[in-house]
Amino acid sequence: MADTPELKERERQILQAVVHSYITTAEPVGSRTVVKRFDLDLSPATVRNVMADLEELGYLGQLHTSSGRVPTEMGYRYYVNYLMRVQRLTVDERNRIDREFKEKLNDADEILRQTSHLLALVTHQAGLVEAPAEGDAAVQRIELMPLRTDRLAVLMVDNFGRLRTFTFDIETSVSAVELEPLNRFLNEHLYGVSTDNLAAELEQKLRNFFDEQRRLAEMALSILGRIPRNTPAQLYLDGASQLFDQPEFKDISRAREVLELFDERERLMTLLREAGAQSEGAGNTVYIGEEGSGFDGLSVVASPYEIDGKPVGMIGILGPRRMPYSRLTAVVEHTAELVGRLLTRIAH
Amino acid sequence: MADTPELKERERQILQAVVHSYITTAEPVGSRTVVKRFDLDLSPATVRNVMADLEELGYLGQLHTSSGRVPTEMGYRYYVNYLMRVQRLTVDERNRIDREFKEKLNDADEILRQTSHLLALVTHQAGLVEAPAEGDAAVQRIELMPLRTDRLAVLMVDNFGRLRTFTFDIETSVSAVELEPLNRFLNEHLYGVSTDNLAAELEQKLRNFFDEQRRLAEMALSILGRIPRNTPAQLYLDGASQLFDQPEFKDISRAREVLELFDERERLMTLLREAGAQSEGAGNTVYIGEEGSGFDGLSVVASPYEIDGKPVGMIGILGPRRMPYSRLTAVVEHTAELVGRLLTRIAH
DNA sequence: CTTAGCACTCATGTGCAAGGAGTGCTAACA
DNA sequence: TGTTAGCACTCCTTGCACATGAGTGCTAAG
Repeated sequence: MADTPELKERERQILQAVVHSYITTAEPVGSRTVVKRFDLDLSPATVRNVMADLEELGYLGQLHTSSGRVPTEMGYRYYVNYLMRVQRLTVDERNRIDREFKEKLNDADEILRQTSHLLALVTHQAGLVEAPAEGDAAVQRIELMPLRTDRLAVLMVDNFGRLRTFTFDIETSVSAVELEPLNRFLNEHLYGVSTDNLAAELEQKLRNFFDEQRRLAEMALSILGRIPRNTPAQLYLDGASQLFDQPEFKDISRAREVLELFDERERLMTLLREAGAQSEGAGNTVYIGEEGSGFDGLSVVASPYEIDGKPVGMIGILGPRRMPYSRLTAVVEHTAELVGRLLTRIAH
Repeated sequence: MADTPELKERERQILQAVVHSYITTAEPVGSRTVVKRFDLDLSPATVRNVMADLEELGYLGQLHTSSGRVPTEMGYRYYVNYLMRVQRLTVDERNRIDREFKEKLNDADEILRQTSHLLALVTHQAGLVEAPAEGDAAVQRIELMPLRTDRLAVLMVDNFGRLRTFTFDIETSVSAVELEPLNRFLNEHLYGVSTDNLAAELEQKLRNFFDEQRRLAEMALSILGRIPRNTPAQLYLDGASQLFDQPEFKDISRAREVLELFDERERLMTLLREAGAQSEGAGNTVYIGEEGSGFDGLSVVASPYEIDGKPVGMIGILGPRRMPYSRLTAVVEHTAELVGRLLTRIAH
């Protein structure tokens, strides 16, 4: 994080211009282009000198002598950290996003899925949404239910309004009537318990209360213990096809790399989290894939969203390093806020 | 379906050779190649004559004069209909597939998802699995459950072992105890009813029996009526990245087309069904995308799978027209059979 | 009917020259 | 001392000519 912002004003100006121009055109930018597009009151020659300095400092690079300059990874970093002015959302964008969230706000899972889709459409990048982690969820209602004589369903609702179901085979059959007192008990005692340590919590309580109903108690224990714990937090991903509009993916091999990355949910997860870690509470954050990290050439713009004032997950977008950060940060931030509000309302 | 198989034996032989060679190498195949690779007892010149005939008949084409021949859409059709010998599965393939299905056979949805993944891996094409349609499903158990005072969850289990949940807002609150008799009633009377006409069926029965519990009855009606009906049958899709190994997608624009197609579930659905329609009960079927249909250049190998002897959906793979049909039909067929057996077992 | 021979086509690759974008450097200028 | 104009230089790109090679179509002989 200790990029020194120690550039002279003019250097900053020109770095900004180069990054800006390259982001919009994807073409290496030359000295003439800079003075024309941003009508600076300088001559191309002067700009050239500055650009040479910036190159030596590591902020710019060129593909070959006598091609225009291109921002380096470090150049982008400087840009997003010190140069970029976060743009306002256009009315269009805001309307579009808000409208999309007006409908069916029943189901938390649905909202998250929808969000990733929306992000992809609006930003033309891939949309990423991390669902609240299991550890942050608390049981709000739990219910065992016989499906057939040898099978049982468990339905769990957490405080984010998410429904989850599991089925389990059982050895000895139980009837719905038999389960009634057990369900009553479970709901009385497990309300608000983190879904992570359901079984542990239950074990304690169950032992004391259910001496007389040993059989049911044992069953409940064994079943709740088998609920997949530490399930990796879910990740919603959408918009792969959007990415391939970008010229950086014109050769299929790059495209395939990314497509394969999309199949590795855990890696994407750590990527999102890494982005989050860089925020240091600053809300919005940009992660620029480091060389050799496997994410080289890719960037993530991410923002945490909060339920009841507590950050529970990240939402963001993923795309080529050359992306319009100043516009996208605004979009992501706004969306994160909206999603947070929506989920908070649902959770009550 | 009235491709006339009216080709002379030698023509059939050479068409087969060309298709075969092109499928494996993706290179236009010349007359010399044919005699060498399949050591025919003919001279290249003879082969050339036959190939010229086949071209005139529309089975072969060439990119330019003096390039080798390439099968046309019609050529592929003839091949799969009359020439192709369905290969046996290799032991490796069979083992791999069977092994994959040995584990966690709890959850019907999970099995289907897994299947699409497996198909993609084994065939190096995209895997497609159509879930049983709503209309074919019958309620096996249904349960209303209060989540909070103003919200209700509905859990439905169908005869394929699938769990589905919905949540609904309600105006006046109900307690779990209040719902007990209603649930009992529902389960008694809705067992085996098709999920499609749940509400209709219910309406009849409910009116007679529940005069005294009008309020509950009304609620049940309104809620079950709001369960999304005719939800488009679900489609599981996996392995997009596999496709892009194929040289036909070396230019990104083709790749993007397919990627966009993957976002349009309904179109894929109709594609799978179309493939199925061509089967005429023959089990396995190959659909070769017609020119101008939007599926030009793509092929589907599909097979219906059965639960309790009744076909309920299709599974298949999608890839470029140039694919090793003879091997893939075997894989798809075997997998379909396996999935059917698995789901049948679960549904009991 | 089959085959050998041969001229022909066309994609691919290579070398070469011209054009153009953009740089680096130097010298003049404010 | 910083800025600018001028100019030589680099290197990519494009176009063109040419050779190569795979593969064809056609004709005439077996």
